[in-house]
Amino acid sequence: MDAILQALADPSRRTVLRSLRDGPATVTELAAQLPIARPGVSRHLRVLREAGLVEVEHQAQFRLYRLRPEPLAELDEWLGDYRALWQQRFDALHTEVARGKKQRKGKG
Amino acid sequence: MDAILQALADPSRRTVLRSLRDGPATVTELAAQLPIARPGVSRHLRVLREAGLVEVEHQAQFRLYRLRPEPLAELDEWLGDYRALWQQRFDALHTEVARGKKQRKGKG
DNA sequence: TAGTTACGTAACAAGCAAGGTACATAGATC
DNA sequence: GATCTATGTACCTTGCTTGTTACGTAACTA
Repeated sequence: MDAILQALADPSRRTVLRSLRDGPATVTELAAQLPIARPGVSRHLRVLREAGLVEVEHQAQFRLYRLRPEPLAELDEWLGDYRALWQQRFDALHTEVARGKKQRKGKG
Repeated sequence: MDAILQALADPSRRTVLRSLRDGPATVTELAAQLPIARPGVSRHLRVLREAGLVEVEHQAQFRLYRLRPEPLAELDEWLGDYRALWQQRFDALHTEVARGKKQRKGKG
């Protein structure tokens, strides 16, 4: 949980994640979309990998980085502990639907 | 969005938020639950306040800090762009529901 | 008014994070 | 084997973050 939020706290890393939503990409491709040099992107990708948010596939001398959404589900679960608090303020009916979802996940 | 994730990245601040789920609290009360001194907690609360995650009520010489869940709803929306990705892996039917919500919110 | 309580902020030290440059490594190509 | 491409890492610098202590301020109490 700590590693996930730590990884998401950096805007460059969030940009990387958003790019990877469109599909896997190499470091060079990702660096082209950021205002920082490749070594910096490599570093960001390491943080993302250690947080489990991306995975690497070795393709010849390339590294294909792919999004791994599972940790975000963990963050979603964490958020769930607070979700009722803001949903109370917006839409009571909506809250019922959300609680149905929560029960299926069996959050503790 | 940046301020929210920045605020949540620190474990001490997440502890503060969790404490505030049980109801409003003073700085001294919050500091008692953390391994850091009151001035540090004051600083953390400032970050949380600037991110909109807490609000203060002046009660005599006390400051009553209260949780403000709205920014977490914003984070939830951000997560929504990724939610379909992990739900695909869990439950295809569920994904349909999520996409319905996304369309209604019209996130770009 | 003097003293106490609760709190914020200023000033300072220590640590970490993020960026860049230089370099090492692995695979493809010739 | 030499060279080019793609990438990771080491090293250095810089700036923010976090924590502490010292101090200033506002409100209650006597």
